[in-house]
Amino acid sequence: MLQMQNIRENPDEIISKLKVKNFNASELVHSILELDSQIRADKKALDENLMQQNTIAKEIGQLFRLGKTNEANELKEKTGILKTEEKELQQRLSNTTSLLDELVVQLPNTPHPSVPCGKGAEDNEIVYQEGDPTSTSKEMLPHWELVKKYDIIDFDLGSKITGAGFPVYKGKGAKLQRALISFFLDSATEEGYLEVQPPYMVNENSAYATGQLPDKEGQMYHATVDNLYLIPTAEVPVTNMYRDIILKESNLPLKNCAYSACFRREAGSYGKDVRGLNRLHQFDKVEIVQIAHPDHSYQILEEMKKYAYSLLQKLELPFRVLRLCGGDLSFTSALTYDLEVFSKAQEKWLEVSSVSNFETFQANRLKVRFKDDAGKTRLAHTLNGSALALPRIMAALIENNQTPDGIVIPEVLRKYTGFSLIS
RNA sequence: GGAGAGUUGGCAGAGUGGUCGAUUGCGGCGGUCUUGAAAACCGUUGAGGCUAACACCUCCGGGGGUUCGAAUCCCUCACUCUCCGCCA
Repeated sequence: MLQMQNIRENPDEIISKLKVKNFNASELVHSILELDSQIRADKKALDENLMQQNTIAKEIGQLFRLGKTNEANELKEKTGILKTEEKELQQRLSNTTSLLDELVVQLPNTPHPSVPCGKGAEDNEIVYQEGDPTSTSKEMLPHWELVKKYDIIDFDLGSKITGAGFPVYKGKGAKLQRALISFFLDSATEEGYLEVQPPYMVNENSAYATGQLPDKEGQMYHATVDNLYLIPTAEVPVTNMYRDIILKESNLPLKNCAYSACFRREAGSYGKDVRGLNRLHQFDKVEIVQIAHPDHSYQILEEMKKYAYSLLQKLELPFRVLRLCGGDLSFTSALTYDLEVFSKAQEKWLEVSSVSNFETFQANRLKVRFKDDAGKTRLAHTLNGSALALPRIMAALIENNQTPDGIVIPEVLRKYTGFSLIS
């Protein structure tokens, strides 16, 4: 959520910045400003009214104490008009305020100046690429055939137990997955991230605070009896740890990492893009989150991006880094880098990480603040990234490392798997 | 699931209808003393809104109500703790 003060002071700047996201904010911003000034006027009137009521109440208190009951009762009658006026003002104020809120939450975050214009994936800017994204042979099998061949992931079994998109990892497949999680967590810890194990379900407040609610696309699983939501990413519980908290400047940056299962309904998706491990309803992910000082958040974003792709280097996977264009940027993000690995049998780039700076957009609703050296309370910047999402890493590893003898495990994982080949 | 007790400022903990946005202690910050530190002493120390500033307004778990006036009374929801039951 953008800060009201910012909208008030720089409406035109916001409108022009949001054009990069292909969002026409002009009408919305003007309605917001109009409501805002109405609210401010009403608030002032209410303020004045309450002051008068408070004064009278104090006077009555004095009179009672002095035993002047008659005078006190006279004063009591005076409050009647004030109370009616107060009720009216309160009513109007609560109406306009909720109307304003409804409008403000419709405004996406303003993109960083470096974000390129563009409509979709084809306009994303490739900022870095490493490794060889070409197939070594025409006979490479896609991962969904390989996992069947070696019996390491069973999609049909998952369908039987639960439904499509809930695979069962078996034997060395399960071990490989566990190895990746341990490798990612250990690496993050070395990088200074504090590991946490968050709940996999969150309440409404948390889901609203990080922007998953309102859930217009129906992406979240909702346990209606208890009104809890299954997390679509560990970002939700981890970032919410800092909701309504005032940090010290010296505490920043705060670094957390967390492994969690992630649940997404992915309503409306179908076709070959969702084949095999490419898109699941339940998947594993290690997430990194930082709460940063506004002056350093972009430097930190670069570090997080580099950290995420250093994992891909260690796994010896060909990858590229994209700076998302305005059209592809999420509602809450100011700048996002996507990391994609090349899956050699599918001959496709697969997104395995998304590293974003939300600036104060998330912090504003979460009320994640810090006290600066001058003693002023300010909103912190929040950043997060996947490091990394498991299934597509699995897919790429399985496809790219296939040999006539079996699937070769990258060196760095062997101390975790205890084996070097799946055959 | 049943019964009971709670929820107050960074923490602990007073306050049961009228100068209470809140006594006090700890912690934090500033100072005196000291070569430096500790101790001691003095001062200061919640958040948000509005304002040039003062003033003023809001906030004592959330929401609603009673009253001229609510941290204090009533209703409701959430959470925490204790005991019992069940259980990985």
